[in-house]
Amino acid sequence: MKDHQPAAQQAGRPILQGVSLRGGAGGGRVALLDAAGRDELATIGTLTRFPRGAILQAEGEKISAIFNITEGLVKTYRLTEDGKRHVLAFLFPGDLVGLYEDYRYLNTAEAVNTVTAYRLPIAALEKLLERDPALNLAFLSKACHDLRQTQRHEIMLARREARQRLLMFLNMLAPQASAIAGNPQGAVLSLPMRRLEIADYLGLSPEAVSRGLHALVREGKLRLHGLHQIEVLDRGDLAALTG
Amino acid sequence: MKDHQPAAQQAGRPILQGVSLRGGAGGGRVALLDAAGRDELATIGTLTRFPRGAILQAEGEKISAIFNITEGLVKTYRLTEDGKRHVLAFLFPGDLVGLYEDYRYLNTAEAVNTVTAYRLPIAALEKLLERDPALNLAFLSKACHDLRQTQRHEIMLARREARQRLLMFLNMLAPQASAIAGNPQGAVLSLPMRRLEIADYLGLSPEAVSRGLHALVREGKLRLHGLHQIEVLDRGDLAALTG
DNA sequence: CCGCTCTCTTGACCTGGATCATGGCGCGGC
DNA sequence: GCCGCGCCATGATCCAGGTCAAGAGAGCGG
Repeated sequence: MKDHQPAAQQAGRPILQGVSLRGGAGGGRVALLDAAGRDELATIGTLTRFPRGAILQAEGEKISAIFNITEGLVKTYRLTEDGKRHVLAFLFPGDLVGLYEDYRYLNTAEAVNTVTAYRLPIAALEKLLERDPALNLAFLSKACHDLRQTQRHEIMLARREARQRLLMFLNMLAPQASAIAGNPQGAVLSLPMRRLEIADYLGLSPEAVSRGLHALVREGKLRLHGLHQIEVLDRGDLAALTG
Repeated sequence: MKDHQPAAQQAGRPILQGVSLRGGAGGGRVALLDAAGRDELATIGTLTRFPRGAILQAEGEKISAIFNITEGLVKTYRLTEDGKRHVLAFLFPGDLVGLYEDYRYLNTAEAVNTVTAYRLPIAALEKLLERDPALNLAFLSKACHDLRQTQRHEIMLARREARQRLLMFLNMLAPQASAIAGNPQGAVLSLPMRRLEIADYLGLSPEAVSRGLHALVREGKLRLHGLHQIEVLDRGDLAALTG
């Protein structure tokens, strides 16, 4: 009986998280908007700063705005009924935060370290979307990209083995890596997140994450520089399992 | 440097699987298109029949068409480099099959039992999408719904315990259930898929699926009628963990 | 510069489910 | 109806990783 309503009203205007607005040069991520489009979004945004632990949005909350990260790292997660926390994604500078459906956020987004982001009020964004069909299509394209990313994450979780999960995780971070002098094969990854956060992302215990990383060190594949810098000695090893 | 190109060309026109075109009464699933929209799609489709095991689309293959299932069950899966198979989703009548990106299918779709579906040639569909902005929006809305579904699946896989996974799986099938005479709490679920297929969906071994189901039977929560019919004695138990 | 606290690391133990193996059942073909 | 093959059930064993516990850094405030 609802068949005669326009589809949009029933499903409630969802918007995606994890959309990247960065230029292609950022490595790995795909540019979605041209420069003009990004400027367009920037005009309606106001720069905001979040300390570690700040909640950008809470699961189930009415939406007010979405964010375009310019600096820092954000994690999105959902809590299960038995109190566990599952991290769905880490979002980097250039990514959009704000997946919602029926005008409520679908998951919680929290700053992992100090984050700065453009706050885009939802009303303004909607107005923009109405005017610009290309922007709409951009969102649809990115929806698929996100979905694919989530599927990949899902597959990683299904095939157990902690070791593989860790390697895939490092591989995921590879695009963010900076090259290292003297070793063309190597790269330095920065892991701003805590071990527990990695564990919640990989479906492991923090102990397993720690053990796994140190096992890789013992095998000579990694070197740790403090807790948040990892030097990858042979990038070929991880590249093998992009799935 | 690619910044000046329209976004759509870079991302390659993706289309989603798992979109439901059914009426709202089907239970659980959301109607996305009004009657007119569904008719519109039907006009460009031709009814096709697939026996069990038939491949509707193969991962990596160039796209030619997408399908709208009218009868039977389809599974989509991807193979991991180590030869394991991971089932991403089961698709029911009313669902669309044909997730692609850059004009290649992202995963394989296979008929679980005898399937009939409308075959929608991609060229015709694209023409339709260009003409109809509401249809576009419908796809975006459904993209989010799919993403949410996938996230839920992901969380299920992350929190281990075989028992929970099975319950959530049964819960997922609940909307397809038929009521049973004499027991308002109960319902009969049909599981057309094999144990191995369930296992590949839940990230378990087939043995674990079998054991888990029979454990639930022993606890008096289920009753099995043959291999493909399950009677749920107390629906309340599973309903508790919709996540 | 010191000390407090939070996080990470490492060890010991235990358990859930994978794996292997065997036997039973259902179903389709003849 | 009978036979054969593939799927399912169930038992035995093993091990990856969860859990619990204790010690070591690291980072921060005072």
